[in-house]
Amino acid sequence: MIEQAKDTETKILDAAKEVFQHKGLTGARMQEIADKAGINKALLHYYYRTKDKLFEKVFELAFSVFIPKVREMVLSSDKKVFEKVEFFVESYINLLYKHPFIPGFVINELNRNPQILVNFFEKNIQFKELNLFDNFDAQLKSEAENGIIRPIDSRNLMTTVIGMCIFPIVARPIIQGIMFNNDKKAYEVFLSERKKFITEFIINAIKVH
Amino acid sequence: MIEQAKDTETKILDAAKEVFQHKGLTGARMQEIADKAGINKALLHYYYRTKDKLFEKVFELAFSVFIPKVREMVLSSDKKVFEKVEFFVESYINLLYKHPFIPGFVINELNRNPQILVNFFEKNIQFKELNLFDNFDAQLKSEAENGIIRPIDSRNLMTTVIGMCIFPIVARPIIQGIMFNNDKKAYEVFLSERKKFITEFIINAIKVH
DNA sequence: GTCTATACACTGATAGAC
DNA sequence: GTCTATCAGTGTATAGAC
Repeated sequence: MIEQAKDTETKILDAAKEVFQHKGLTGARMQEIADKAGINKALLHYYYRTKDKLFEKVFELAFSVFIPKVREMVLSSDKKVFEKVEFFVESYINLLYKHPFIPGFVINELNRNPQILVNFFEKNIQFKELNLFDNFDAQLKSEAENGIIRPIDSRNLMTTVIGMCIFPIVARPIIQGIMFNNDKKAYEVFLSERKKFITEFIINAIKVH
Repeated sequence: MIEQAKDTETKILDAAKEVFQHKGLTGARMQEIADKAGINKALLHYYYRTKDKLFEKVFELAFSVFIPKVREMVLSSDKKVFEKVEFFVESYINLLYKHPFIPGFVINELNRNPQILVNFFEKNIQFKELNLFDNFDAQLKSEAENGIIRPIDSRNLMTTVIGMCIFPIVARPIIQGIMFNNDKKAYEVFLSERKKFITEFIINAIKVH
């Protein structure tokens, strides 16, 4: 039945997401994915022929979650830079709370095998846009000339903003361990307050006072 | 012979570092480490009984490379905050150039198994220092009261500074791929210019203008 | 200390019944 | 579509000779 098939496929993908994102491609076990999905290994291979193909699917879905926000940030033209930063940080961190393991998963797997990204862009050409940052650079230049912000290029700004949001999440075990004596509650407070901190920090850094 | 033994042990550790840091605990193969070290698997187990023990050694060495700089930053008391930031970014990025794969390796393995960090601090109690950030917080508070910097706490500052240095390295495949069309040379230029960018960005953000 | 040979467990994948 | 049973390959680890 298609009904049942759809359900099983969803169960498999959900289970695969959890296992792959926590243990990585090489650490994940088909048996564990099957167990989590409530089926057996044979059925796993029936739906996704190989482990690699299942992984590829999980990676694509994970990657697609965080890309649109970045495109929106650099492409949208109806906001001033300060508003853009504030809006982006707000929505990006909300997204991080929903999917805290995706960034570390994506970063790690891409370091192990950068080819994955090339394959992704070949399969999803709608994301492959040349000169994606040109408009944003023009806006930054314009606002700098008008004396609103200091001169800054889009790559450095985006890398900084995204890094400030993501780093406390992917490096959580080490930061929480060293700076917060592994106090989980204290770290959650830190994270909840950091949203406001990031926005103010960025704006103070680029603002002309 | 001790002479020979020392040499073999070094060869093994060097090989293990390279393989573990590139492929992770679960992706690494004892065979590959043996090949890189120019010996066979049996000898590998003769020196380090299990894969886990060899990994543990590699992790400890990797982790110890980046910790002292952080302690130095927060503990040293002979510099003003601006100088500290400038000095830290300079020396931390130099260290990153020497060991570009360690941060991603450490972050990833700690996410897979946070217990590693607990074990590390138990074995290396000299690194386990309570209230490590108290002095730095006092300095930040003092300079804020003197109108030199805006109020900021040490955890947010350290997380931001370290994140700005490390993020472009660990997330290199994705940033280079999306923002630089996978142009390796262009990304190297970006990285070389970023050292200065980080220092100025941080100081602008916390300075009272 | 270093090697060859091998034990033993596990993993991804398939065959075939229902 | 879903299952049980099983294969072929690979991985860590050890035994034993030198």
